[in-house]
Amino acid sequence: MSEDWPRIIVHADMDAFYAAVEQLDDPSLRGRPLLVGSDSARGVVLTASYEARASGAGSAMPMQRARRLCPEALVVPPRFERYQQISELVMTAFGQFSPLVEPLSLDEAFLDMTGGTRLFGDPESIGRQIKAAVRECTGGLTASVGISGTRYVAKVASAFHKPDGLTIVPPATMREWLAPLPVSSLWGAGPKTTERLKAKGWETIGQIANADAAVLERSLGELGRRFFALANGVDPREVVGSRRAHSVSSERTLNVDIAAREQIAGYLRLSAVNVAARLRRSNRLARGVRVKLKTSDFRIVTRQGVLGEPTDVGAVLYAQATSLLDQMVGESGPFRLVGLSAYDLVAAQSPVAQLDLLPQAGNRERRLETTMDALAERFGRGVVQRAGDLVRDRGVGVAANLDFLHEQDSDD
DNA sequence: TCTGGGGTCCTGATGCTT
DNA sequence: TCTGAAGCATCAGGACCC
Repeated sequence: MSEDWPRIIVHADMDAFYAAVEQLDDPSLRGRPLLVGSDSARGVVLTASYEARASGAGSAMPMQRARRLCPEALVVPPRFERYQQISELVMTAFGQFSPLVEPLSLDEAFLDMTGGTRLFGDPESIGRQIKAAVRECTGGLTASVGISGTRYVAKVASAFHKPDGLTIVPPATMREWLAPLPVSSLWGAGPKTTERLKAKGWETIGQIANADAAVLERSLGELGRRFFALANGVDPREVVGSRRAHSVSSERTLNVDIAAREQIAGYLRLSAVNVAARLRRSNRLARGVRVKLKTSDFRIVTRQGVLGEPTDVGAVLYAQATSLLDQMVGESGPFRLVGLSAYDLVAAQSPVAQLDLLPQAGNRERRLETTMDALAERFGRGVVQRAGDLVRDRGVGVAANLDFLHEQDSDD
């Protein structure tokens, strides 16, 4: 067994995840075409149920177009907190099969099952048990599973038979199994790269596998080298445990394009508060801020700047963002999207967040005073005093109240 | 047909330090 | 003191993924 399978990599992918959760929670939606996403003029479909896909609707499609293709479809707004809950159940179930589980998103993960055959049987048996565990822990959702000797082949295999599929590609057959697939199936080949590959005469993965590696590299650089390896069934990347995000961002596409500086700043403020709250929840501080604008003709303009000291306070993120915005005056609007991203994250709590977690006993009062002094220098004594007063009333910490007051003051 | 939101990674340009 | 090269960090943009 181990000679045939030096590594056993499983890729499990939930079927039409968001739509399936909606149908799970509301039985009246089962068997009906469903589109999950915003129904606004510029919204797109996040997930279409298989009933809606039969009419041609699909993920990432503009909602208005999907509705034309499938007029009988019901549109429901996404409920990310609920998807997160179900995702945690599924990831916990995966954890009972292997200590090495690498979530890629809410609805898919890699599992390294090398060495798991004694406990769980051959790869096919492993796949069936994982699918059964998903169904059991969620109350009926299905996952498609791919199993092979590398992450890449396992991932392509899981998409091979959907929904509720199980595809096993023994390592010895990976190269020939991949050969007839189109180059667009290569990991990292989107529409642009696929066109470049086709222009050079490479249509299938088999052609890439048999190409001159040096020619590929000259054409595509590092990407060419990676494609050559993948096409030949070589993918040495290990399954690693869960990773923490390197940045946290919030952006919104507006229903109407805007150009006025004050209007843009208003949206930056909303994003700053949102990002700051998420940073605090994950006990992290940002060392940099990036502002992103998208023009009416879909050109993306960004500016980034390093913060004086790491922060998780929305008012600080916002101040940096408006300063960056002022550097973008030369960019001609109007803009259809405004976004803010906090990057270069460090795993540490800010003084205010730490303070919020301190027990009532001990020297909390004195530390509160010290921290308030430091904050007062930055935001003004009055604002900080009000944030402190609100801690008990609102049931949230000082930093969250600073953001709350900042929002209020800006609205006045 | 008309293009979301939240991310990652890569590349080329530029500026700073030694 | 000036200059050039090398190495490195940062920035902006592009492409991609789910």
